Amino acid sequence: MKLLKPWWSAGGGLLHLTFLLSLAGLRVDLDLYLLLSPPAPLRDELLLGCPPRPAYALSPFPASGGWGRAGQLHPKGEEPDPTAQLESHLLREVRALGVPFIPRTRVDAWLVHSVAAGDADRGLVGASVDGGSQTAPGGGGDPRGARGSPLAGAEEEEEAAAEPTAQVPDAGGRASQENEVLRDKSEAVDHSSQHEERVSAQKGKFLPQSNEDENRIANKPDQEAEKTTESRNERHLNWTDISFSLEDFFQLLSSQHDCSLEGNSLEDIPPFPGSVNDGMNSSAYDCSVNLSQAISHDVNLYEALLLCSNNTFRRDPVVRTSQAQEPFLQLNSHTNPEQALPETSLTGYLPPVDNLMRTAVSQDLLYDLDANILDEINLMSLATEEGFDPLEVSQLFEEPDSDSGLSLNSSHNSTSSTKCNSSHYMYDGATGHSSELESLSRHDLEGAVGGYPEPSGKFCHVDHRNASNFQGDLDFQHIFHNHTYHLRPNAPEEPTSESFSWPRKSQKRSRNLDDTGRNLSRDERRAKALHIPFSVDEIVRMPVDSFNNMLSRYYLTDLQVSLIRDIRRRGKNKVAAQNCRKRKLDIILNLENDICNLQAKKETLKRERAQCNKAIDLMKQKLHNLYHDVFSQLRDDQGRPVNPNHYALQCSHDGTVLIVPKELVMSGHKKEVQKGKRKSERRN
DNA sequence: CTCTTCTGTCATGTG
DNA sequence: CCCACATGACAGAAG
Repeated sequence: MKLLKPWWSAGGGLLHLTFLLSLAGLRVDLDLYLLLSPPAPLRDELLLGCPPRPAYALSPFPASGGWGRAGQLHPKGEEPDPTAQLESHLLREVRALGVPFIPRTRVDAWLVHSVAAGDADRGLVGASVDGGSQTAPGGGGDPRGARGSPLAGAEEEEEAAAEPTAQVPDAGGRASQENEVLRDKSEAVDHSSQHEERVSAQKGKFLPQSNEDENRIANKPDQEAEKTTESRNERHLNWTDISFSLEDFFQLLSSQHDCSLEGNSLEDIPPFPGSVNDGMNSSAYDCSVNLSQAISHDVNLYEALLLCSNNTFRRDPVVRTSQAQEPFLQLNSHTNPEQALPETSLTGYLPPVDNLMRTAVSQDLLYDLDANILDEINLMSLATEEGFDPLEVSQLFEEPDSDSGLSLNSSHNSTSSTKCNSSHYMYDGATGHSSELESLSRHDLEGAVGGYPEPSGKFCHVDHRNASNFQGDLDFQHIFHNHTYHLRPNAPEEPTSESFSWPRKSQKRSRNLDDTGRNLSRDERRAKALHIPFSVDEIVRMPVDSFNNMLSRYYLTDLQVSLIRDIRRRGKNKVAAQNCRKRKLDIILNLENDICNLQAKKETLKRERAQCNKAIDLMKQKLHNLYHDVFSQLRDDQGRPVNPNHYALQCSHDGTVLIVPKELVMSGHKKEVQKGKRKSERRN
């Protein structure tokens, strides 16, 4: 039964197999309704073989390992292997029956359409029955549509654009759950063409070389792709589809055969599901993709349980009802919202054998996940539910400028599974200074992560939200595929787990750039990581009233509120510090200018003083000369020269000049001085 | 490697 | 008491 695990986990693979076994003559309990005469398409296909199909050269499995299709010519001249022989045998059995298979029940319809969708995923026109969409009562509309949170950023919009049109799970949820795989595959081609273009542009080398149909569809405009989907839906249940399904059964069996031959146990299957729209040939990856999705599905069921009581930041009650689905939506971009259905609702509509198988396999899978892992999932879900991007945050907190002082290299060198540990050290690294938020982050997040040393690598994919957002996703996918599967010959050298190198400093720095190429500040990166729906600039510059109004208007978590307040405080203080420094600088500059001005003024005054002194000296000299000239020409009554030491010249008020003896001049001067003193005394 | 400068941040004071 | 702002002090990055 281990063989069946992946197939059951693939969301109905057991049905494939049981139907296949029924074709091989084994008893199964499926509702198979046989008609008397086979339609021509099926007969032709069975007799003439399948139309040419891509060689799936990109298949991680050897092309000779059974991935060739029943009735298909081996394009490279490879000899049919035992699987092909089995296929031939089954073909003969079907021919012996000579009757077509008509789906009459929902299981059969799903069976046909899931397989047809698998073909559609490979670019072939196939049926796309949508059991989930056919019966969608009480779904309350698009659960994604309810996510009208303002916190949903552009990334979410991108996600929404890349995700298939959400279909409301029916009450039973059987078809919806079982259709997840096929819908992922088929609708990814239709609705995610944009994303696929993006991804394929980056990793075009991973696209199947010969899968022209898929490439063509992936490159179609959305309208054209949707048109294809419509036509596909219209043609569901036609006979050609059934032929495809038969064909696909052979392929599935052969691929399963290869899976077992490859020794790919459940644990060996890459936990990172190659997103069905990631450019990988989903057909060629049926085994891995489906199994991975199955793992994701189980994980998300757990998350749904773990998160059912968690509160988030959306106030809309309608939205809150879908909160349990939200983490799932964000955690797995490759899955559909319907996958978040409660397990009970899914199993309730399954046949008993399916229930048993499902339970067994789910337990097998889940028992591999120890409690720590589940705790981590819960943590990641908590973070993701709040729009938390783990990869983004891990980048953020890996940064060398992080206050945590954690070394990126030290973290990365610790173990090869550090990709998963990112969820650990990123929170640890989130702690910067001793701000409230950071201490809170450290406490909460570390506590949530727990101290277990090595989170299981199986859950790396839980960190994956949107492959379109992060090239690293592609790298991860490469890793997990390549170390498991054979490399395609002549394929470009792809990074392996050994050759993988963590983003260099420059690369990480480039990720810190915003849309305009500006380097994001730490707060900006933190706000982005927590998906705070406001820019740092807004938070800082917003008036107090608006700020408080904003905090009350939006349903924000404590972490977000704390971060917003810290951002505002730091931003305000930063501006204040800048203003303060600018002011201080201005003051210093002004003082320096004052000093210069005063020094210049002082020099001017000095020069003026010197000039005045010179003038005074000149005047004194002139007066002295004049004095001597006058006395040299004066004569007393006897005609003798007047001695200037004994006499002085005194000017009277009327302009006359008198020659007065110096004694009189001195006494008169004293009297005038005394008079002046008296006058001043009287005034006082 | 050391020093200086710039910048962000915190703690504290002030209005 | 709360808040915004100012400012000294400190640490880290960068030249």
